[in-house]
Amino acid sequence: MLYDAPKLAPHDCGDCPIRHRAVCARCDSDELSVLEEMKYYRSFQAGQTVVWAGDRMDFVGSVVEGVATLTQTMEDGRTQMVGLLFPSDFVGRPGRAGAAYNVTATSDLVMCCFRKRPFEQMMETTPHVAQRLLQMTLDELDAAREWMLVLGRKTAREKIASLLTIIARRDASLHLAPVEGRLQFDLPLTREAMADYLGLTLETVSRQISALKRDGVIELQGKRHVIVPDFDRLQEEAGDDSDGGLPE
Amino acid sequence: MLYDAPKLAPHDCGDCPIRHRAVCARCDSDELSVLEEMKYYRSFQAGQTVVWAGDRMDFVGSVVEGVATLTQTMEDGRTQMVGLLFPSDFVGRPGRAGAAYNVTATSDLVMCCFRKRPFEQMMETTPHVAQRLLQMTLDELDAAREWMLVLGRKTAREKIASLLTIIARRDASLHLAPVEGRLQFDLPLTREAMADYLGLTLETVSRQISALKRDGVIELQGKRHVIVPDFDRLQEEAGDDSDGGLPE
DNA sequence: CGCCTGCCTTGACCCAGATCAACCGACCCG
DNA sequence: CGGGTCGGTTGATCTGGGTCAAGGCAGGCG
Repeated sequence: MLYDAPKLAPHDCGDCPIRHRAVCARCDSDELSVLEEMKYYRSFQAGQTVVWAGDRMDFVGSVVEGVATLTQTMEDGRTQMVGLLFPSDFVGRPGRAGAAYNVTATSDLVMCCFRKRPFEQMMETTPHVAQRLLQMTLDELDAAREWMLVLGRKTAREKIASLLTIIARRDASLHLAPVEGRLQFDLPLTREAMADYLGLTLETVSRQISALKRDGVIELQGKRHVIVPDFDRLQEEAGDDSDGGLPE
Repeated sequence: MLYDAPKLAPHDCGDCPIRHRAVCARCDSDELSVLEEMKYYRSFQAGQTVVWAGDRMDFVGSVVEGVATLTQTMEDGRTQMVGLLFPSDFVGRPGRAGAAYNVTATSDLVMCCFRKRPFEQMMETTPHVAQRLLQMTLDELDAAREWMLVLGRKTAREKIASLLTIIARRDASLHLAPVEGRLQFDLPLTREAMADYLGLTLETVSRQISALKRDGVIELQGKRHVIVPDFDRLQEEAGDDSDGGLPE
């Protein structure tokens, strides 16, 4: 699978303009031209809501630029983020009528969309697409389960460090490699959104970020730009055991 | 889809002995005979581990009888359950070499298995199976995200009530309908396993169960048999807003 | 029978993180 | 330029749930 090699690399699929991983696995096939005709772009401003939970959602698509979140809210206002979407991430649920969660842009956002019905029909006639979507959904499921460990068992400091490693990994893959091991990136989330990600309050997020800064685990330029002098140190803080998975 | 109608009903697919939802959607096809030859059963005692995280896992399958859990553990022993498997639930990751989580039987367990390689090959030649697996994986993802809200934002009491509603719903579908609205079931988990599910300690689980009993939300016979006199009341305690989803 | 082990309960105390509140700086807009 | 809003920080205090500790009860076994 060509596009899996640098697993989190930005989409760059020759002259195929569709930043859609489900599709890109088949860039070399005839199906592409069908999708080429189907696709359209949508832009959103930071803070704008793409769809509300429960609303009919007549498209699927993927993030081209920017960051979006999936959130769930209780009647009394408690909210929990359940998904964090970076460029190349897929949005939508083939075979389901409605959106299950609020989808919100946290920065200016560009999505590449396909109307759901024709996309579903294409899926039925193109077995590789369903398989590709299955793999992507399994990835999302793994991410969700990793996140459950963070939510259920980690301390506030570990939670912050975990979030920073996730953003660093995603962001690093989109931009340049670390310069002399000094990884850096901009936080695409407000303190409040980070709190909703981690099941904390925004005050605790702020305090723990200050603490990590005080302890030299990270450096800050302004409120959003983070410099990580030692990524291994950050991972330790996150309580992650070093990756020992066996890939296919 | 024939087998989705009573969505959580025990598998009962005419004379097809394979309790495998991914397959059952195609009971009427030729593929069945292939699977019939491929399948084999495995039994485990309560407490036994089916596979360890990271181990090679050369089969996929589904739970026929009993309950199993997926858990994740940090080096220092903190553990978080990330999946709770009832009869008809699928286990395994087509296309992935290793198990991502510990799979453990919490009661005597019977699984219907297929060797992974031939199953994957069958998937490639049988598009409906990949699509069925995609739908099942989307269901799991929804469950995981619902659970994230529980872990991140609910109080201990709400967590316990949430778990009880989940078990009640799954169990009720496997056994008899509630008698006069008095739903009842046996807890398939120890207090410690419930704690690992909910990101709590076993003492807190015990205390909150006692509190729900004291307040008349549930009744107990012994330590494991739960009677729910009023399911709506239990759902309120769980903080669930009544389901307003729009199914396909 | 008595002992042990696994599972569960309850009490007393403590602390990480929530809550409440004051304040800062950047930005926008009239 | 002044006032308002938004996002963020920090301090003081409170509390839900963790921690530590002491039993209780049922089942298995010598």
